[in-house]
Amino acid sequence: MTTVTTRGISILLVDDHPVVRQGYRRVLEHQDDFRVVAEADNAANAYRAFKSHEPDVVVMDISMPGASGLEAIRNIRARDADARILVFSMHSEAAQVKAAFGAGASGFVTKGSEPAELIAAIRSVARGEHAMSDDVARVLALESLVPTRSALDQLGEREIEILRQFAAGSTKEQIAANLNLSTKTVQNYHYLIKAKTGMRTDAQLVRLAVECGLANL
Amino acid sequence: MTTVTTRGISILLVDDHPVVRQGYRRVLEHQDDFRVVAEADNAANAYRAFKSHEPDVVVMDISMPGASGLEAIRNIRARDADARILVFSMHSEAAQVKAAFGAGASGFVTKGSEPAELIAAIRSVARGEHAMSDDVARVLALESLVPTRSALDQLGEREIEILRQFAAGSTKEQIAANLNLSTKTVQNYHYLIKAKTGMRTDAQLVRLAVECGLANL
DNA sequence: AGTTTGGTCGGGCAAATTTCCCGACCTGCA
DNA sequence: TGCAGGTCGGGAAATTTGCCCGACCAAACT
Repeated sequence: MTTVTTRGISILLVDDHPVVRQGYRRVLEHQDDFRVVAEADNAANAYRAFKSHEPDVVVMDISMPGASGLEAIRNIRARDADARILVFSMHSEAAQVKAAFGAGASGFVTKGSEPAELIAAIRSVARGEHAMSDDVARVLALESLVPTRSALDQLGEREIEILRQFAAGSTKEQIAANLNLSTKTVQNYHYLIKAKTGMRTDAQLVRLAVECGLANL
Repeated sequence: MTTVTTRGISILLVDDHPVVRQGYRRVLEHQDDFRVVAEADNAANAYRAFKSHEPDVVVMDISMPGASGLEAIRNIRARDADARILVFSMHSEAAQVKAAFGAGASGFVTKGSEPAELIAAIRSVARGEHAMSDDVARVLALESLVPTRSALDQLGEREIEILRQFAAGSTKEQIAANLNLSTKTVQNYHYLIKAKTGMRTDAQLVRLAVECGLANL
């Protein structure tokens, strides 16, 4: 019976809020071609659950402690480049949407959307398409009108400069000395920058900076 | 030739061994167009001394604790891209020579060389040329005969793989999981790799990996 | 004027990581 | 047969991170 039978869509639900998971599990299972095969309440469990269940679609809330939602997306995509991940978020800031897609998400739906939108989006990403709810599309469209060169737009003057020097290879102490700041402040910026850009590793940060032309190789 | 020799060549001497500094200061000051304007016994002091004295040439031993010699070179070159730094080392391994030039050194002389070689090298780098002692040249020439693609040659199989994944943005935990190692071992490798390549910062490591084609951006 | 907003700057502190050193186990090679 | 070197991880002190907080200041509102 384990053969490719019912042509259904297997789903992994990731959200740190049990009640929310329950609610949406109910909604999703109302569709008779949907099967919620697993749930997870954090990034690590999401990764594990993905490995053991290999669902067709991962529906994931990324606003979990530690910006770990983005991390989870990257982890999963690193393991399986074909993984379909649909982000299901409370917010729809352009930066977060971009970060999600940048991390490898296939879709982005806000929690304010109609269930029908979520369901349609799941079917879309299951087919390998990209999907996003109307409000997200509107925000992104608006964003694309204003001059935006990258995910670094969300960073302030100081943050950019610190990222630049950091990516260039400078130590935090050196940066602090160059900018006449305390090492602590530079550390705080470093943390802030990672949080804002959704990068989890220093290496990712450097790559981002290089990609955005902030640092020349 | 209308050379600028009115002021002679000002020199900053960097070595963690006071006796060695004293000895070479004496040798160098025997040349009446040489002026040793400052000394330093570690990387941090070298950087400070360079900033306050802006010498024509920095003569530096790079075998100081923490591989900080290379760091000092990078720091100084970051501050002043025209800085002339002559490395004066005990060893002449190809890897170290390459690391030094890679960091921005203009010359490399071993401590086993004749004083005349050091003096000639100082004049060379002061003129903006590159210089190295005969033994160093021989080692490098030999190295250039065998297929060598980069500073990564000194790394073993495992180290390369770990560096690759690290530069790709993976967490140490992920790398450990991927390679079936303990996190501790990956941390140790990470440390080892930085030590071997002379990179002080994760960012520098990433740049190195990208430059060497280990990681595609 | 008064207030909200947002960038800049740093303290605090538990938890995690780095740094460096060490021993053990293989394998190849002299 | 011995030893050099790559691989793997423990240990422990020092440092850094992650996350939270308050303070200052300037610009943009109301």
